[in-house]
Amino acid sequence: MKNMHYTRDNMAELLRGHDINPTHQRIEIAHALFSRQEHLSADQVMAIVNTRHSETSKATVYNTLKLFLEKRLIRELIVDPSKVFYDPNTTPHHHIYEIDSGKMSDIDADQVKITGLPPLPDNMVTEGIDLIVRIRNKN
Amino acid sequence: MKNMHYTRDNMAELLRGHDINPTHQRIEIAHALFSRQEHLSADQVMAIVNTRHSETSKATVYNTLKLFLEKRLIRELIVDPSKVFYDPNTTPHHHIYEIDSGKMSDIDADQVKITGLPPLPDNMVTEGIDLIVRIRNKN
DNA sequence: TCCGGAAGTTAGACAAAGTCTAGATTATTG
DNA sequence: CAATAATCTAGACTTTGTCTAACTTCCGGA
Repeated sequence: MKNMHYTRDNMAELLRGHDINPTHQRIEIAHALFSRQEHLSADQVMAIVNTRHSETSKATVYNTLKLFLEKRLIRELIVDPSKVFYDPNTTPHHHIYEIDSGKMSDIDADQVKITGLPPLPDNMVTEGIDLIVRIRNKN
Repeated sequence: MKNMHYTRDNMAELLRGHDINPTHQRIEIAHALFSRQEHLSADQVMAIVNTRHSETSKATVYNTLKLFLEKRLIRELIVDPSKVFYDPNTTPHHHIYEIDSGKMSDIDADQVKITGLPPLPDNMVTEGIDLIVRIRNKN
């Protein structure tokens, strides 16, 4: 997704590539997420999509985000107890979370090494590893 | 806290040691958490504490858990999007989360090494590092 | 002992995120 | 064009957590 122009057409292409039927609403939601490359909550996605005139309902925003998750188009960030954030960057990476401001930034997974994790039971697979560094201002 | 008998008296002692005035309700809540050494949600804490007869209100459960957090008696686990869990184990450790069942288990931080994390801005301090391994059943 | 304030607790109203339902729209296919 | 499947929608509902204002308990000093 580097150097990509986030046109609606390209969004449709992206959706098709993930087995998602590119409807108007889905294209708008994908566009909101990918053109910003930021971590957005469902609320924020909805606000962005509906800025000019109402384009999608709350139910559709939630349904669509869930669909994108299943199809591995985006990633879910469970970091703030009050709401989930969605991350259009699905490459392996970790997060720094500023507790006070809520600001989040990425750490490329390449530079980070995690060793010594215990082996999993045979019938289990790793769905993902979330590493979150919580930081705050010195007093 | 190894080999400790989780009597109410010992709970009171523990609370005093963390600058917390040991009231009846606080002792009961601490007892619920520490005698089990499990990750409990606010809901679960309340259910446990009020099994026999009503002992504490919802407001007190939430107030008390927040107080325990501030005084670093327990730790907050943000793992499930729908609710926060509280962990009586404050020694450095990480978590394995079974997505389907919600079951959580600990990984001692001693055996795990994390290297290559970027340096923080000068005015910032690390509040904590959360490492969560999300696993699920093979199909 | 009595008074008064501080600390703690409470019921219940409230807020916000997210889910669900049942009907309306749109697209697709024979 | 009709039938069917897929998608979208408003709004009711659920759940977790917060807030408020009143009530209780505790404690130190006169």
